[in-house]
Amino acid sequence: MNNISIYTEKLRESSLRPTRQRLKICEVLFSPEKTFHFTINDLTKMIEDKLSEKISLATVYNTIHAFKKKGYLKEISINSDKSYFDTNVTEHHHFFDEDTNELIDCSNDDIDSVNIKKNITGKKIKSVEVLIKVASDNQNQN
Amino acid sequence: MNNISIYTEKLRESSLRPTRQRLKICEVLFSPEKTFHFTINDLTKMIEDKLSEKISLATVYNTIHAFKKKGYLKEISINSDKSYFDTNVTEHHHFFDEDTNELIDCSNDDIDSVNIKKNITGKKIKSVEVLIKVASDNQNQN
DNA sequence: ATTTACATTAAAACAATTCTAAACTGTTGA
DNA sequence: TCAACAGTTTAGAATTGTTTTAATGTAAAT
Repeated sequence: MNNISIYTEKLRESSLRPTRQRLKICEVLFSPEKTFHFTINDLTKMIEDKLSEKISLATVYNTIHAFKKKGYLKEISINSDKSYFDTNVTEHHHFFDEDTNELIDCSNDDIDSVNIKKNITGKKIKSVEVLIKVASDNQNQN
Repeated sequence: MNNISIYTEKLRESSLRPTRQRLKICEVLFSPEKTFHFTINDLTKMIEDKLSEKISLATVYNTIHAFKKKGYLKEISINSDKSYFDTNVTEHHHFFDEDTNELIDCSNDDIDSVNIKKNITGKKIKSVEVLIKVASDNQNQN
């Protein structure tokens, strides 16, 4: 796994110093072949479990926010007690499984593109997100 | 304003006792001509300011959750530190103004209905929400 | 009236996130 | 190479939104 130089470069380009912690986070987030969804808690566990390296929560929060601002990550709009992030930064939508609290990518084949005919005066559209909440049939919705 | 009997009935039908507090909440939520969006904090302030009546936060939370479960209110999916509710329970979508943290209804004329072609096996679609985030042009998105 | 089940309340607990202040570490440039 | 600076990490405290708790209060049924 010698993506380290790539991550170092990536960080430098965004005027973020390539610290040990940030490189670890990059490794966990960006070396998997498939993109994935995570919470801050998930990510912290991944780092501490897989890489047996303790990392401060504050560092994870800081770094994730920096990455989000740089466009390396997207935050998904779900109202939940916690924030969900996505390493897939391309335009796409989501299913949210209320039984398991799991996010599932909605491929572009699964949904027609959303056509918005009007806009708010003086404002620019920053993002359009479709969230399809699903649950097993016998579940009470709310 | 004699909707009180209507609210009493509405509450009884949902096997919620028509208490003084719940009637106050109904008045604030359901007597305005136009539907609106609010947070728990907003609502508590509205009750305490407009009706000069102190109410426990826990009661507001309990009641709002009961109303949501009964379908008198909808919760809007935004990832924000707090929860947003809507007294408009019909199917519709939203703009979210990132400058002001304000929710704005998106009328059905403003957006084509979303067509979902696939579903998750064994799951039922509970809701489909489109959230269009907007901000003033010179704003940095995130 | 009395009982009972449901409601309200203030305060404590809780969970996610942000802040703080001190210690640490890349980077720059003498 | 090393000193110095600015940026970074850290543990813990603080903050914020929400839920729980346990005591007290109240509507409705007996």
